[in-house]
Amino acid sequence: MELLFKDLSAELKNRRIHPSYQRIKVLDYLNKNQCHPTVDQIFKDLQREIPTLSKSTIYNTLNLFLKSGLIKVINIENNDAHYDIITKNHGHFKCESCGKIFNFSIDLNTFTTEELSGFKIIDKNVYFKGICPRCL
Amino acid sequence: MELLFKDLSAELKNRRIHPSYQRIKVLDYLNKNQCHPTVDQIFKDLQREIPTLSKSTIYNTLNLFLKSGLIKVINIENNDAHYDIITKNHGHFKCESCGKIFNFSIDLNTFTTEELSGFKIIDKNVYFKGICPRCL
DNA sequence: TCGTTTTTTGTAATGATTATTAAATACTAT
DNA sequence: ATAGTATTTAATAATCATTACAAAAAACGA
Repeated sequence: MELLFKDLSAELKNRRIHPSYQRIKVLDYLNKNQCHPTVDQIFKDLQREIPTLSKSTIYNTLNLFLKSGLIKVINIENNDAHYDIITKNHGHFKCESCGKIFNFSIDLNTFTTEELSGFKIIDKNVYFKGICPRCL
Repeated sequence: MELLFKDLSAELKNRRIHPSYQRIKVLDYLNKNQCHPTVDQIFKDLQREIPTLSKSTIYNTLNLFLKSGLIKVINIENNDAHYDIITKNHGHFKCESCGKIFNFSIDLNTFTTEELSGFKIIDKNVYFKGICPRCL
């Protein structure tokens, strides 16, 4: 646990982010819960460990992580943003029945089109929607 | 104009949607403005032609069109939804500087992965973000 | 034409996100 | 260490897109 804390702290320092307790806890949560949690999910779970936690801190921290490129936001639906630790290339599938979001691996590097030759591409997202096997 | 009106009316009837004046106007607007307008843009522009128009009607109509598969919603950002008449397969590029959304053609049918073999895929979206040539 | 259903309109309610400000904490230099 | 400064957190208010709801208007059918 102490070692893990050091690792997370170092990861934040690399990104020029001061490793406060709350920030480390959020990063830890995102590492352990790679299930595309929403702000509410992160807040509710962490609040049990940190009773004084504020939802503003979650928003601040996530926006900070976003700007520094630590995480990605998934806007697969228009009501609630989901957050994702950046790992390898993968797409997201959202089940329209149960609402769960699934990963699937996809090589985003193959997506290049001459039409965007003059564009600077910073981020690529692939979103599928449909029904998952359990709901079918 | 009269003929066009009939065409739009027929298109709605095919989808079992009663072709009211407002609905035809919204469909007409989406056909003519394939620039991914937001609700506000549609509302403001059509309000000049239809002074009594309500924004609720825009929301109602767009949701109706969505359910019947006439249009698609683009959630490339979390603040404002954009709407798109369904044409051919294409992806969307959003410039993070000027906010404009560009189309680029991409064959979504090639995106199949064994990982999703048990899933029923209804909809595929490809969103890119970056900087457009004019802003570079 | 009357009664019923559908559509539109306007406003209120909801809910996620941001803005703001004060309290708490961490940091620096003497 | 300590005083002073900067940063971070917390709590609440404000914003804004979207939905819910109810009444007015329009369309429809017998």
